[in-house]
Amino acid sequence: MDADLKEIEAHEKEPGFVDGYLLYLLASASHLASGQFHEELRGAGIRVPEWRVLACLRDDDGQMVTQLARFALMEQSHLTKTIDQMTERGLVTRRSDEVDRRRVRIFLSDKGRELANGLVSQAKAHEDRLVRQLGASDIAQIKSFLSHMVETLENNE
Amino acid sequence: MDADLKEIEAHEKEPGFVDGYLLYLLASASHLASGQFHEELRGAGIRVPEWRVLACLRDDDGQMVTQLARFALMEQSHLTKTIDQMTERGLVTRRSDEVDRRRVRIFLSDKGRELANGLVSQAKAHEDRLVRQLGASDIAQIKSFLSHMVETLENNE
DNA sequence: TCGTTTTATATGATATCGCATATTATATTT
DNA sequence: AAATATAATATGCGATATCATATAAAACGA
Repeated sequence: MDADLKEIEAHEKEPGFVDGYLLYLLASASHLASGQFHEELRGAGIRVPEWRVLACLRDDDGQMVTQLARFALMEQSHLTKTIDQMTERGLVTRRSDEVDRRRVRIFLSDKGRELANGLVSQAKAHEDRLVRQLGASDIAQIKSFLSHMVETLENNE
Repeated sequence: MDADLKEIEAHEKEPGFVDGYLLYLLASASHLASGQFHEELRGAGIRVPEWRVLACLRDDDGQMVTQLARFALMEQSHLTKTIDQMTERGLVTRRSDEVDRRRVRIFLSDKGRELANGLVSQAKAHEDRLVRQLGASDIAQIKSFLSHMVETLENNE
């Protein structure tokens, strides 16, 4: 009996579709890796969407809602609600755009910025550990591929 | 005035943390790419968690709930509820394990398998288009990195 | 074997998410 | 300038997701 059949018998099954499917690989890598950091967030009493908003605003403060929602990978109405909560907690403030008053711009408060800075430090530390754990020397390549992918998909839709 | 400062003035801002953060790149690449296929699913009246369950069972039928939940990247109690719905729709069946009767094994129905096969074909077609769109010659490398990442993170937790 | 612990799934309550649409402001057309 | 169309955000509501825990079966210990 040849090796392949033996594997099947032992229920190590045929290759299967999912394990080689790009979207599944991306989703599960993201899920597992982010899961680790999300644990840390929980410890700090921060929810994932809040973290995303904090990090995105730290990079570019005063974004308008729609734009920020795309950047933070969330749906607009959900962001609006997240902003409500974060406003309550004194992490961000809303200010309507001077020029186009439909637009609402979101700004970090001092408290929010401090929190964001701390979390970004944690995130960097976590990323370092992760990369070491992966023993990935070619991490720059991976990042560059992913960036390319993001750029392509953003523009083409 | 040097180039860097000019950029800042033009609000093309400093590099920022998020754009180079591995977990963000993974999450957004996954979000954008999967988003495309999820549109197709919507068209077919299938929800994302249902698709995941179908695809996972197609690769390995009769999984127990906990195991399937991990594979399908969802939380156990949520899977239980998804299974309820899919059972209603005649896509899967529950059968309790002969040996250990705490365990519940989930099987595709004929209808479910047919649906799964069709969706997997769509997924393959979509992946082909995506890879072509990305002009990615080194896609095998990427996949292998992601697989390695998933394996590492699965075992180490 | 009885009590305790662990494991697997289900359930119920709560919070989150997302769609459809309302509201308000700007742009465009006539 | 009025009417209409488009754009940005908010809101309501139903669906989904998650947490904590209940239930039930098996494994383990004394």
